[in-house]
Amino acid sequence: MHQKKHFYTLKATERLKHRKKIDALFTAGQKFSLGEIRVVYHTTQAEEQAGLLLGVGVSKRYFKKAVDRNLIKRRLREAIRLSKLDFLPIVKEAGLNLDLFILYTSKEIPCFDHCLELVQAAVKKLARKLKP
RNA sequence: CCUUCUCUCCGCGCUGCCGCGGUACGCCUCGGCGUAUCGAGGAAAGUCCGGACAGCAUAGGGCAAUACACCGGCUAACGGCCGGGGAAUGGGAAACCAUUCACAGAUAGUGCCACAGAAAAUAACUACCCUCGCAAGAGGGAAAAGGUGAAAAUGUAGGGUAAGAGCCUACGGCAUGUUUCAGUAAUGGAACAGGCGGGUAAACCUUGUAUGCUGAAAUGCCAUGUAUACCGGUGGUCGAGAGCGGCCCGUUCAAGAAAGCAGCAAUGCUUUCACGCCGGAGGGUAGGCAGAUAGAUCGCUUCAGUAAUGAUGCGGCCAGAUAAAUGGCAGCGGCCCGAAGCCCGGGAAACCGGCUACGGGAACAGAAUCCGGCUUACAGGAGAGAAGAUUUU
RNA sequence: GGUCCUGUGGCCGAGUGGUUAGGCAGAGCUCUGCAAAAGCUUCUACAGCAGUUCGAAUCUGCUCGGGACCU
Repeated sequence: MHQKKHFYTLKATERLKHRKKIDALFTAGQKFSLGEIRVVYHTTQAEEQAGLLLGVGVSKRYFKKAVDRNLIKRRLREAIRLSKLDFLPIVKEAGLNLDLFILYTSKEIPCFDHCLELVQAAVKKLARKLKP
């Protein structure tokens, strides 16, 4: 296998895309709120290789314009990309498949630093919960 | 030089690190890596119109529904654009100029026109005139006068008459018709004729024209998956067709006539026949490929045309995502606003202009099948044109 | 992505071109020893901008807001 040069990636295959999986995540998943974001996650035992599927969302109720929604989703994805390595090893150690969805639930557009803080705090909390 | 308006164009740039989507090539452990290259807009928006494309429907006619409406042209098409005509408004002494216009029909019919007013559409309350009557008043004539109102029955003058009236005449006004001239036409000029009984059609309507319905979540293929399922009345088989349905599986229905012709009715046509039937409630999949990105394409040249636009030639390839890519951080520069400084220029001065440390700001907004328009939003900048004001010469 | 409906005081709501009803709520007054109830008075409105019309909440166009449906 060729050695990966970079680990801070977030490709299309790492994103949560399937309607059924998303429905399952929202019906069966656990959730907690932290500041302006709400985290929904669901773990299953990995069969072949442990992995991670991610999704972000912003409600049309809070931001009417598509430009604002796109901006917030991009900032959240960027924050997840930069803090992914903090908890990916934990997931792999536990041998779990983790589906994760992050929703933004405020009416103000956050700056990037604030997004990073929120996501890192959420990741720490999530790591604590996953560690038995 | 300043202000305002109109039109056209642009709507931050560069560098570094990390990251995302498509395509091409290479590598291998076959789903990843590497390299190269491309990667939001003038409105991508609103979804207000028109098409392309796709599926279904399609015997003809009538009614209904919706939209449009001066003329000519452009266009794939349009409710769009261009040119012309007419009207209104504003400026002006006028010539004329600018802006706007949903700009067919009100003698085809119906409705409505509050309040005020005699009366709001075949108008008689007062005043006027005639007749009858002692009088009060009654009958008739007559739209010339009457404080209203958004709107009052074609204006002025004369004749005429009992009093009056387009009742008649002259000069006007308004629309209509005929002829003629100019123009492709709308229309405009002139002459003649007969007329003049308000407004409202973004009230119903009439006339003319156009429109089959549904929309890429359309549609085709592949994969996955379930049910040859269940309940009540009474049991089995076949069953064209129809209904349910996004699709599939399936399920339901029908007899002496039934069904269809997808807004409605009639005529007509088509299909089916073999005997007995009615109702209820459901299951699965929702993933991939195509559609789908080379086109009514873009840039430039030349030609035709007043123009919209069209044609010829040369060159180019310019997003294709799908819980939805084009981002994050940092630095430098440019732009705009404010400005200490008193540095520079002009000036007698007031002051004006320039420069700079520093501080602040950078709009509206994100493709979702694709095009042509319309409408709306938009910090700032550039160019062209028009109007106005001030100063200097 | 597409289709449709709707907007009248603080709230609910009537109003088919001619002075924007009514109820609840608020304020004041009367009544009462004080309150409640009742009565009277009052305040606050046609989402915005244009057009048609003598006149627009109503008709037409555009914009803004709210909601529903197809999936």
